[in-house]
This record gives sequence, structure tokens and C-alpha cells, in this order.
Amino acid sequence: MSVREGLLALLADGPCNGHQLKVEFEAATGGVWPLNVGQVYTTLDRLARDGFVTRARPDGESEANGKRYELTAAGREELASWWRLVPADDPPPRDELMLKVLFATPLGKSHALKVITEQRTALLAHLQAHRRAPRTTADDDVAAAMVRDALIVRAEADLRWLDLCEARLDAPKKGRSR
Amino acid sequence: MSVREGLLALLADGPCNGHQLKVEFEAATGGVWPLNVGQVYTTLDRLARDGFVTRARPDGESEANGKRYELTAAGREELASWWRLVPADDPPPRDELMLKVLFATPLGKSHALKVITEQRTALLAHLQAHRRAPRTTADDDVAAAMVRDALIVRAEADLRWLDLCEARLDAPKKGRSR
DNA sequence: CGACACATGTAACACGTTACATGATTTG
DNA sequence: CAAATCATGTAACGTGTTACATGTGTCG
Repeated sequence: MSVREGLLALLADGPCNGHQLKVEFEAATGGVWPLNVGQVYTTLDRLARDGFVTRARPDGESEANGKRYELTAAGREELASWWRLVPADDPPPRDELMLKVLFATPLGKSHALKVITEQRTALLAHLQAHRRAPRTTADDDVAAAMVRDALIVRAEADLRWLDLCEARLDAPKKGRSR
Repeated sequence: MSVREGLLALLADGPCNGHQLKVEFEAATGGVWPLNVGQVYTTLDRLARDGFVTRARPDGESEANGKRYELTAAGREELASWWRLVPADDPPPRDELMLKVLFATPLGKSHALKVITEQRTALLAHLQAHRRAPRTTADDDVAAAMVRDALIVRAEADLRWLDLCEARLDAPKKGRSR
């Protein structure tokens, strides 16, 4: 449920052929989410099946340079409700870091602490890597800059969360032990 | 790739039947990730197919109370490499919030700002909801407390990111316009 | 011509998810 | 006995992902 919505959003700007959609998808995500061309077509098929897009060759026009994929009214509405919708915390999205810490905890405190420490080290490395190397792209590419911001902010949040988890492991029983 | 690893992690604590795994899975995640029992068995099938678990009835033992699912050596190794592995940013995980902002941006500044504003409002509401209502569970349940921490920290990070995005939309051209 | 970009698709498989069918055991 | 809980599974579908097959047009 992300390629789907991405393609719908791109088509909101006007009809487009599949190949071009792949290019624009990657541009919109700052190049960090490479997209296999094949997936564009399978996803478009499913969108057509659901009545959100139509596929057509531009009749009188040039035989080549692709078909026209176009949003239907239903597609426009589907997209509109996607914009409106807010990512719910219920259930919260599966997150690999959370998974690891949560499932390490019942295996014993030392195990959990080891996982936390390892993940923290790796996150710090990621963070430094992202803070450096801003000049490669990012200078005219708003999308890439936003992605970079997101990765940094996320990493910082994850580090903070790991600290909180460690604290919880150190003082598990609250009103119980006395 | 999260139910899979979760079940492996639970089985590291010792053999278990499918039904019990479901219960422990939900306990480990503080009850926020409900798991359909059926999925436990389909996932266990796939794990067995890949040689990571074995399924057996405890021969001489009581015919009832389920089968024993048990980690194999390969399963133990698979799990170990999962603990070691660090969630890579390459490609970064699809995130609904990022998706929305990234794909709203090429549709025009006003559209993007509207999305950002709406999402911010919703996130603030979530944040307040999570900061209140800590007393329901969380008092003896480390997992639930960790999940709650994660949701709060994440929401704060997301809010910060939305601010950054808004700033980037306001000052898009850097060394170009003059 | 040969390489490369443009353009469309199919086949196969992975995992997640739900709904449903089935039976044994416990307990009010 | 009836209902709830324990326990195992199957069928069907949805999206994501990759590998592969195919053809056209352009340019050096």
C-alpha cells in the first residue's frame, strides 16, 4: 500500500505512460526508493481492475511512446480519501527496531541490553553518515533533502527510545518491590 | 518479515504450540499487535518449509494440548543473524507520512502545505492521547510501556520533520535564484 | 550495426491477513 | 448440556518484488 498510492498521486498531475511513472516515482522519493518497472505495470493492472485508472492508446496519436494511464473519478476519490486519512496508531506500524527490542526483552535483561547497545551503535553510525555527505544531491532536490531530514530525525528518535528502554529494563518493578 | 522473526524469537525460549505462540506474541508486543491465530500456523508452515522449525507431536505424552514447534539449528542461526542485523536505511522503510508529504510536494506548494497541516493536527491529537491514559496497563507491563514510549517519541519526531518540510517548501531555491 | 533508452508486459514467489472449518477439553 | 477456551489447520486474496521476454526508436 505505498506504490499504489504513489502512482495514484502521480497520475493526479495528468495522464502518463508506465515508464514515465517509474521515473517520476523515483524522482518524487529523492531516489531512495528504486522501483522495478515491472511493478509499475502490475500495480497499474490492479488499479485498473479496481476501477481507479484506465488504460488506453492515444488513438490518432503516435503509435509509439506508450499508452495513457489516466485516473478515473473513482481513482480521484480514492486518492482524496488517502490524503485525508491519517496514519493510525491502531495497530501501530511494524517497525524492525521495536520488534527486536520487544522480542529480546522476554529473553532476559542481558540479551535485551546487548541488542539495545548494538542497535545504538549502528544508529549512531547511520546518523553521522547522514549528517555528512549532504552535498551530493539535495541542492536542488527538495525530495532528497526531505528524505535526508526524515532519516536524521528518525534516527535521533530511535536513539532516544533506546535510552528509554534501557531505563525501563533497569527499573522494572514500580510500586511492587516495597 | 515481522511475524516470522517474532515467532522465531519466541521459540528461542523453548518449544511451544501454535496457540500459545499467538498469546505470547501479543504479550510481547504489549497487546498492540493483534495476531490472527491462523497466521501463526501459516507462518510456522513457511518456517518449517525453510527448515527453521520442526513440527512434532510429543510422542508418549498427552495426545492433546498441541504439537511441539521447535527451533532447528538453522532456525537458531537465522535468528542470531537477525539480532545482529541492523535495520538498513537502504532503501529506507516505506513510511506513510513520508509518502504523503513526498508525493504531495510535486502537486504544488499549497497542496503540500495542506497535507502537512492536516497531518500535524492529527499527530498532535495522537500525542496528547498517548500522554494521557498511561494508567490502564503499563504498570507492570514493560512491553506496553515501551510501545507507548515509542509511539510518543515517534510522533514527536514526525512533528519535527513536518516543520522541517514546511521550511523547505518556503525556501526551495538555494543558490539558484540570484 | 550495436548499444542504449524507451516502453509494455508476464510468471513466479514472498509475506501479511482474514474468514472459515474442525475437533478436544474444560467449566458453569 | 451448553458455552468458552484450547488447538490445528485450509482457502483465498492482497500487495511487494524480482527476473525474464519482447519490441521500438535513436544515435554514434
